[in-house]
Parts: sequence; structure tokens; C-alpha cells
Amino acid sequence: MTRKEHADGLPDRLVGVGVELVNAEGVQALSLREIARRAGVSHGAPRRYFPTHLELLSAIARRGFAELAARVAEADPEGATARERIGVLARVYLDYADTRRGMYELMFRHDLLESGRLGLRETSLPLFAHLTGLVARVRPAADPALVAGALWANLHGLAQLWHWGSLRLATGGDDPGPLLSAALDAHLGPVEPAP
Amino acid sequence: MTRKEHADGLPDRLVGVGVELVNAEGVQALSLREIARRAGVSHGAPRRYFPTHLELLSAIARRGFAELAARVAEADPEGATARERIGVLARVYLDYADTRRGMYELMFRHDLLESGRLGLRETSLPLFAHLTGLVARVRPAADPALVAGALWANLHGLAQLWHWGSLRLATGGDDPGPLLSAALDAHLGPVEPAP
DNA sequence: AAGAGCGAGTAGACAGTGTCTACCCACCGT
DNA sequence: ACGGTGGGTAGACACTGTCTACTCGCTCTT
Repeated sequence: MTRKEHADGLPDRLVGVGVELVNAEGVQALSLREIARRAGVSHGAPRRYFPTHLELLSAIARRGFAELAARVAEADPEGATARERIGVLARVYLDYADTRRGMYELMFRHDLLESGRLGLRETSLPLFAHLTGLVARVRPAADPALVAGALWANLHGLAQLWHWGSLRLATGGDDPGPLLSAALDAHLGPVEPAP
Repeated sequence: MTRKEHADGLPDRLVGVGVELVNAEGVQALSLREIARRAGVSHGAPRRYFPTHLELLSAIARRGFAELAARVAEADPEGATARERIGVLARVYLDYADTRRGMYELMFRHDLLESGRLGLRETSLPLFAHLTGLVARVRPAADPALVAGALWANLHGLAQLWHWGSLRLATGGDDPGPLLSAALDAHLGPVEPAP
């Protein structure tokens, strides 16, 4: 395999392989050498673009944040009330954590990511800003950043605990919906019926 | 060093070393070989009591759950209202996550623990049951398991996101107190003033 | 009291990991 | 035509978790 047959995009290919791998087999499958193997290059090749394992994983996680943001943006019913839009956002969030389990796990494994360095936080921050904006319209009397922070923590906790099965006993069945509704109602008040 | 000079309690000593190690240096320092080294035995020794790395880490995490439960029990103001007791519980929980960062991280790294197997879940479940009981008295009209589940998720999310610094921008300062109060108020209603 | 058996710990091998280093060679511009 | 260099290879190193063969001190039996 000569140099040019690689279609010249090794960084992208490495990240792509990583995304597929983490979705298929989970975080622990994301070894540097395995990714290189599946990309058809030697284990030293990634080093040129991602000097450390951390940076490669971070690049993979960034794809995850981008995908999540895209899902949120696509599902957002812009015409609806802010309260409803938050509900949709939350459901998309939980659904993402559920359908992309490995990727979601990676995205919040801060020990595996260069989360201190900028670039990763920048990817997740717009989502939080968006949520804060919506919250400000639902509860104008409260500090929107505070409420958004508490709600975002609730979402994250729900996703995580549900992921691990720690909350099955809190709901009868296999649906986290009631838990999510309870959390949304708690932080934002119940949805007001149409006038 | 003859056999008996070990004071005969290698399992306990291994777990103890692990607890100190995770508190001092974090989860990634908890390698089997390092624990054995610090306990003064060969790297194969732990295998007799903990056939796999997972089981040793699980035993260490169990100590964490026990310590957390003890802290909660000790701080519990049994005379106070259920609402106040939940507040204390929540604060102890967040404080534990903050002061025992490494241990807290380990306790919820389900990929490192045999969380499927019984024994570990049994250690964290009483805490949840306790919370559910208190919730039932604060919001008798609601499904206590549901509210407790949502609240517990909120606590966990707050601890985790705060741990990573992802929430500093939601509060002005370095105190997660306002976030916690907001979450408690949301799920349980504000504390009623003394009559 | 002697000897067998066993529990507990040792030591080495193995495959796998991330990082580092020396090398190599196809391509580029001059 | 030819020297440099960017992009990739290949091997070494220290480390990990697991497995296996082994040794040795104690205990229990006869």
C-alpha cells in the first residue's frame, strides 16, 4: 500500500475508525494500537497527528459532541414554547446517551480527555448556553444560569444512572420517561395546557 | 519476612492500601501491582483473595460506600424535619464527592467494578431507600421512588459536573451550595419557615 | 513424633498497552 | 538530477493484568 492510496486523510480516518469502534465495542476498545490497526497503519503512525492517546480520544469525543449538537438542533421545534423545546432537548439528550452508549461514556470520561485544554469544552458549551437561553424564558424570575446548571446536572445524572441500571427500581418499567418528566417539572414547573 | 509477620490480614491490608492510594493519587494509580508493591507482597499474591483486578477494586469501592453511609448516618439530624434531613444528606453527599475525589470517582466507575454482581449494589441501595423514605414524608402526594430517583440523579450529576469544573460558570463563585439549594427546592419545594 | 497435604505467597512467562527513538523512503522544489 | 523533508515503519522500553509452575512453612493425621 503506497502512501497515496491512503486517500490522504489519516487524521480523519483515525477519528472515524475510533467513532465506529467506540459505538460498536465501547470505550475500553479504543486503544491506540487497535485504532491504528483498523486504519491499516502502524502503531506509531497516529503519533504524528495526535501526539498522545489523550488527544486522539479527545478528537473522537469532539465528534460525539458535534453529533449530539446536531441531533438537538435538528429536533428543536423552534415554533413551540421554550418549555416544550427544553423537553425535546432533554429527551434527545437522554436518547443520545442511550443509543450511543460508548460514545456518551467517552464524552464524560474526563480522565481520558484533555478536558482542561480548550477545544473540548468549547464544543459542549454552546449546548449549555442554548439551554440557559431557553430557561430564561421559562423562569424569568430565577437566575437562568443557576436553574440551567441544576437542570443540566439532573439530565446528566439521569443519563448516567439510567445507563448503569441504577434507576430501574425507581420506575416500574424500562422507560426513563417518567423520571425525566419529574425532573423537568421540578425545575421548570409543569407544562401549562394550551389556552 | 516470614509468613506470620504479615499480621495475617492480607486481604484487609490490600484494601486498606488501595483506599489510601485512591485517595492520595486517584483511580489510575490503583494498579494491581502497585497495590501489591505497597502492601509488601509479590504481584501474584492478591490473586488468592481477589481473583481479578475488578474484585479488588470493588472491595475498595465498598469501603467508600461504607464510609459515605457512615458520614450520612452521623450527620443525620434525626429530630429535624424530613426536608431538612434531606438537605443535610445532600450536603454530606456533595462534600464526600469533593473531599474524597478519587474514591468517589472509583465508586461510580462501573466499568471497573463488578457492579452487576451483588454485594456492591447492596452497599449503595440502603442509602437510596433512606432517601426514598424521607422523600415520602416531604411529598406524600407524589410517587416517592420517582421523586427520590430524580433527586438522586440530580445529586449525582451535580457532584460529577462540579467535580470536573463544568458548572463553575453556572454559579458566580466556588461554592456549589446555590446549585444544590436550587435542586433541592425544585424537587422538594422550598423549606417552610418555622411556624 | 514423623510424614503427607495444603494454604499462602513467590517468580517468571505471556500478550497487550502507550510512549519514545532510530530509521526509511517516496515525493518535492530547486 | 539530487538533497531535504514530511509521513510512516519498526523495534525497544517500561508497565499492566492474568496464568502457571514452584516452593516452603504450617497443621493435621496416624
